[in-house]
Amino acid sequence: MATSADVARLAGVSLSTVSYALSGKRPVSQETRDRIEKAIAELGFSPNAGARALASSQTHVLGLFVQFLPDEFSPAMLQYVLPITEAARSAGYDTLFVTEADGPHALQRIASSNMVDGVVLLNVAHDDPRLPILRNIRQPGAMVGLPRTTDGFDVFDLDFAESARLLVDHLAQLGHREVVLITPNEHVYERGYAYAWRFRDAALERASRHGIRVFSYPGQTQQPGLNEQLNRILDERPEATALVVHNDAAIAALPAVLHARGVRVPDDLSVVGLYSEDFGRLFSLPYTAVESSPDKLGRSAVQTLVKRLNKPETEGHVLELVVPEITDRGSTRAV
Amino acid sequence: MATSADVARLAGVSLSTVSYALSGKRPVSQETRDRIEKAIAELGFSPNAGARALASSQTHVLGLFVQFLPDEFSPAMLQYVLPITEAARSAGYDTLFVTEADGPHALQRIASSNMVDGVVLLNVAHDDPRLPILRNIRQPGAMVGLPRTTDGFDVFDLDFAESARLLVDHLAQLGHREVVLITPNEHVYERGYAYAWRFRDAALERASRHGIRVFSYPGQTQQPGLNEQLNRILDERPEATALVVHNDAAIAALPAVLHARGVRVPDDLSVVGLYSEDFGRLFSLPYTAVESSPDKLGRSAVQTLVKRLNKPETEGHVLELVVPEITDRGSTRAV
DNA sequence: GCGCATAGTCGAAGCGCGTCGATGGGAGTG
DNA sequence: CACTCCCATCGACGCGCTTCGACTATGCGC
Repeated sequence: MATSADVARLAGVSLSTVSYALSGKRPVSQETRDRIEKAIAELGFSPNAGARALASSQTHVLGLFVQFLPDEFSPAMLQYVLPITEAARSAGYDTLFVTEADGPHALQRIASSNMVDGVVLLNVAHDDPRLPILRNIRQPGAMVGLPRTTDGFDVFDLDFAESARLLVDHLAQLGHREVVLITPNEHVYERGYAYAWRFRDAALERASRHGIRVFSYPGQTQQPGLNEQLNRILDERPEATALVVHNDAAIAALPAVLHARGVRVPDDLSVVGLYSEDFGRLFSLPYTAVESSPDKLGRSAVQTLVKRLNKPETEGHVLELVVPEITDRGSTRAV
Repeated sequence: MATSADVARLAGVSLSTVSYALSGKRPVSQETRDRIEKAIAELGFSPNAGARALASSQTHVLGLFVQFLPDEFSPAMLQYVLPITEAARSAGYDTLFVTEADGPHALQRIASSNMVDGVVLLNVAHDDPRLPILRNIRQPGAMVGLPRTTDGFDVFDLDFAESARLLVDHLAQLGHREVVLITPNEHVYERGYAYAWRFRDAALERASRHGIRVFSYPGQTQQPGLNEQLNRILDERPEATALVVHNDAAIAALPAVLHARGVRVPDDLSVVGLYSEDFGRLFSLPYTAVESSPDKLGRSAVQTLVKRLNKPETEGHVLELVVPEITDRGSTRAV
């Protein structure tokens, strides 16, 4: 492997000139720049990342910390991961993908060994155990998911409360008065993922204001239990004229369940949900829904993080709750 | 950030003794080892990855190179990615997750800057443009997917031909004589993913030996076109008594399509496919299928790679075609 | 014509760690 | 008691790059 010393020798310049030619931090004449580039091409030189990291304390790598929990719906997570790695790359960063079960430990390990310049946390819970670590490490971090306290962090999430209100209003306007709500799995509440209750509480509050009765059920995660459960719920609540689904696994399973029951949407039942367009395409979901915008959230997190890396002393942290938008796919009708 | 020099000073030993205490490459007395560990704990010391990489030319990072193509079914890819990162971690490696569109360029960039000790290639095509690069870089690589020539590579894949034979034999034994085959999307063939024709050709060959007529169709990728296409095919071939599905998107969409048509499985139609157990659970697929074993393939690739990293001069490369196993879920019956 | 800024380059000092060769001291051997 | 040998430790160098200070040559204003 060629080193920059080889390049310097071949180009007949000093080592530091090579460095400046590459970084542009000091002027280098066009003539010697050309010689250096020629030498680089000739030797197939490419700077050693470790040496660069050591000398400059910059790795140009971001850490992406995700937890794939058994009762979460993994295809939904992927919707965040890919836009994040893409956004990182187009900002000049590579992505270290960390899925360790012990998130706090992993974060501490990666950060204190200086493997990354910054971190993105996915799946952030209300009292996320990674946040105390994040406060103490040298690297800045951005996250998707709303923790209890956002002081000193850059936080991005969908406005789940407003999403719930949008959907409930939509149904109220159509005259629905009896509604079934499928919420995330119980474990999601137990683990303290705030999006679960932010959506549910707002939905209940807004529904009661409209005089709507809501029958709320935490959905299952595993098949075939999930399908059975959905059937049981529909049996239990024949009076419901609409379904609000805030559960990825449930909404993915819903078309088959409704087909099997001979329930037509929206003629027999109105259905609304909360999922991304891509997710809906993957599972051929035909329902009116609030767009969950995983790509936008992931990209914003990375962009803010990178901005902070470029001027580190920036104070003033970002708390961005994406304003939800409803996409009408015609799965609701007036009653 | 504390450095090993700080540790050495606090423990009252030399820098090299600290290093040997950590690596264990030379004996260190229990007594001084204790002092060093105490100092490490006190300072919260953790070795700098960049410096370590520079000094030892080892990063303890593996590169994972994946391409998420628009007409591939992303949830299926995730089935490989997660086991790979887990296997890597439990072997002491972190994972750099690279999804750049220009795969060869990314591989060259990451490898020649020495960011990783080894690479895992996913999605390997028959004439994969990353392979010439892989031959020329310093790092060893393992791959999932069968290229034209496997010389000098560690290659892992399912035995798709044998999988096809298993499924065809299974149907033949039950007396089926008219069979519809849904193959991967045309683009998958065009991009040269050999698994597509390895399966199809073996299926056709084996079927003709059994005197079975096969109606073969490349499946669509996007909804709602896919559902329409499946319906059209089923309309076109009412004489078919069985369906062989080698297409993730199609098999995921199939339950809804069959339900909508009122087709009962296996009473009206036998169905077999090729997918992993996890994938089947995600989409509640009730079909008899060959297990595609993404976890096993991913893990084997990592383990072989790590073994090679530990003793670099090992010649003799691995070509492992996983022997397919059929899981009978009762979706076929005799005719 | 002198001083002074600026462009362009160089040398050297790190960055934090791994590792080689060398050293000192104690145990073991005859 | 002299000698070897091995255990434990140390100092120094090198990994490949960035960056700072210094130096020269050139251009400019007055």
